[in-house]
Amino acid sequence: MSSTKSKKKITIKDVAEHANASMSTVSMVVNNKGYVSDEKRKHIQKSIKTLGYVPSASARNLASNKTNNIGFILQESHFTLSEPFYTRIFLGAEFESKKHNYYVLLATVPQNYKKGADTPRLLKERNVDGIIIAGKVDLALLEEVEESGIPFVLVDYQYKSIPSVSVDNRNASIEAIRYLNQKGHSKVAFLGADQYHPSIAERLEGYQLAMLKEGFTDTSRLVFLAEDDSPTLQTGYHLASRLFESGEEPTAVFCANDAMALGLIKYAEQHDIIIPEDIAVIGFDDVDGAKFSTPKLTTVRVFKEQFGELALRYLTDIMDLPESENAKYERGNHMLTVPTELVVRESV
Amino acid sequence: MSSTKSKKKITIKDVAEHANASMSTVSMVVNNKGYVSDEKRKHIQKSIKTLGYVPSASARNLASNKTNNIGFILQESHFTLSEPFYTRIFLGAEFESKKHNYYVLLATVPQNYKKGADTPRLLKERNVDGIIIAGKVDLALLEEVEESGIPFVLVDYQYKSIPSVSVDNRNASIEAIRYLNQKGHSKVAFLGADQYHPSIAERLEGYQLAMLKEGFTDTSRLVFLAEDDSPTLQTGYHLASRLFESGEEPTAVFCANDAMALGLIKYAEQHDIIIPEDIAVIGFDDVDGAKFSTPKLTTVRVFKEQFGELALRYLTDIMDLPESENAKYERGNHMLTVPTELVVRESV
DNA sequence: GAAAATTATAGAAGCGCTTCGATAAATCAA
DNA sequence: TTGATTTATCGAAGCGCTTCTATAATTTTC
Repeated sequence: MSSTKSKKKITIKDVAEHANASMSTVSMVVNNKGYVSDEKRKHIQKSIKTLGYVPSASARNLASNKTNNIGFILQESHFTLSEPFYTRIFLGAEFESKKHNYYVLLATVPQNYKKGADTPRLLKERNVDGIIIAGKVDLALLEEVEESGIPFVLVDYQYKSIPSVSVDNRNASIEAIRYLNQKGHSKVAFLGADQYHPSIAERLEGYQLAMLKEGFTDTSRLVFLAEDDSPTLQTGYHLASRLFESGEEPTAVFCANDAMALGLIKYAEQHDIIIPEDIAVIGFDDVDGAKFSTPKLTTVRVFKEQFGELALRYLTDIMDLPESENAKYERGNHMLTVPTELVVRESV
Repeated sequence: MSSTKSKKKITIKDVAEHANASMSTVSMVVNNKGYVSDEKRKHIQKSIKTLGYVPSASARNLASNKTNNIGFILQESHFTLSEPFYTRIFLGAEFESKKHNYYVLLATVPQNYKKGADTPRLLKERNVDGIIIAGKVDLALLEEVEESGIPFVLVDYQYKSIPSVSVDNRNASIEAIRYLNQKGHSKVAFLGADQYHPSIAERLEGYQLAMLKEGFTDTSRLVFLAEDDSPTLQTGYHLASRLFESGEEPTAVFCANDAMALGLIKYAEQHDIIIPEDIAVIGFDDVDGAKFSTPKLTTVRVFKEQFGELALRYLTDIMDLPESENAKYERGNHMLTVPTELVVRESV
């Protein structure tokens, strides 16, 4: 009488009975594989619906020897950056994961990683079928993941021939410089930081290539690098002071990312330097703040969510590969690139 | 001969055989329950170690009818805020989850949530044993989670008597105002936004209480609210203009959060208003940016990671409760509070 | 038009664990 | 002493699936 509404859990067996089929046939319908007649399939699908059947992930995983999880590993400091760049990539991966029926587990690792002690639990417990590593991480982590044999891809980072998804930094940078040229700027400076980060290195490379085309064979005095610092607003501010005190007087600056561009803008604001009249500036990333600065920042937009989506899709592609074909990714065409877009606002 | 180093998976059975025990005894050791003699336990632990045994999560979950997962649900816009407030809370929960042997699955929901269509997959598939809901969310979501019967707690949000973990906004605000008073400020204004957010409402309340003590019975002309806006830098900037054009001339402002305080600082900077000389300002949250503003922002620090840790601990406490005692949380003492700390910098 | 291949379905083994008795020895209560 | 408890261990059932095998019916092949 007491309405103990403890809805008994509906299992595949219940569905089988209700639809007058065998468990295996129901399983085939659910997983969309094998041979099932249209009639039976319809029947079963109807039963699933009326009973409200939802497969048990654990049972499924146990039987099929998969985990249904994908790991997303990144440096903690990258995740808590005030610019949610990686957060967006994560969200993109999360979004795409639904289509592939995976859950994504997030794990953060310290900047200088020690094998064993810092090993993410999902790796230790082998609780993932694949791994996405986002941003620059310690090589020790890369090694450890490699040793685990779990398929993985890098996003916004590259190392040797590990499959990766990256922004086409070089071409985007060339395009940015070209835009500056079109607007009449030929003497353009470069603001960068941690030169060991592949992305920044590539942006610098693109810059140099484009400058070369304009006849600047030696850009060394126009390149301002904070080699040991992260590319943050503070770094940008600091480099701005070096730039403006250098006496070089370029008419434009190409910043390795928006944070630094924003730092430069802040410096300019405080030193009565008018942007874009006195100096034009262009950033990279298109962060939220780029819309709210004064002047609003012209920048190269990176599609962060798409980035994550692509990474996940790439990973599942690799995972679905039969062992034998895995070699395919051991060489050759292992780098995917996501497009960018120049967003023209007010700073040029 | 080819070194196919396919390490066969070690199961509980292997451990049992190696340790000369039964599977059930091994299970008891692993889960630290039941009766096992010291001698046998030592033996088994040794075998586990030498064999490198790691229990299979799926098998475990299937057998024990748990998922080993905890869901962390929040509004997408909160997660991608440039201030990683919720990200930090999430990380805190994630950190604590390791101790309890849970994985935390993140799910974001849209601002105005529609049951069914927007239902997070983890809820639909019942793939979690408990749920943390962070920040303000649509009530429809709350209802749906409630209906699911899955234990849950709110963090940085409250609704009716749902167990929650919150900042002690009222007292922290009172303390902040008191500090301002000590520094000689009696006429202090309040900058707020979305008044329907409990936290902001409480901060306003604390402010009013404290002002009352100072003899201000009517603070209405000192309270500046952007009722329909989120408490962002832009909102703060906008409210600052209203404040400075109001002719009220308070000597200090208490902002409902740092973002708005930073907006006000930006406004002041652009209008030659000197902080703290012309007006003192105090924020709330202690975001990263508070350290980098000029002047550096004096604010009320919220321990975000701790916040998440506490939420997770609270949730697992509730989950561990036998059904019969669940009623305990239906009333009474269902709200936990995390402490704050006044961080004195330069803006007062 | 017989053998081979394809389509369709069912049954049962088994994934790796937890947990429920069963059994027995050791300890306690009186 | 004797029955009741507590401690210790094991065997086996079973969690809800997937997947392999078996068996037919149907279609293809030449």
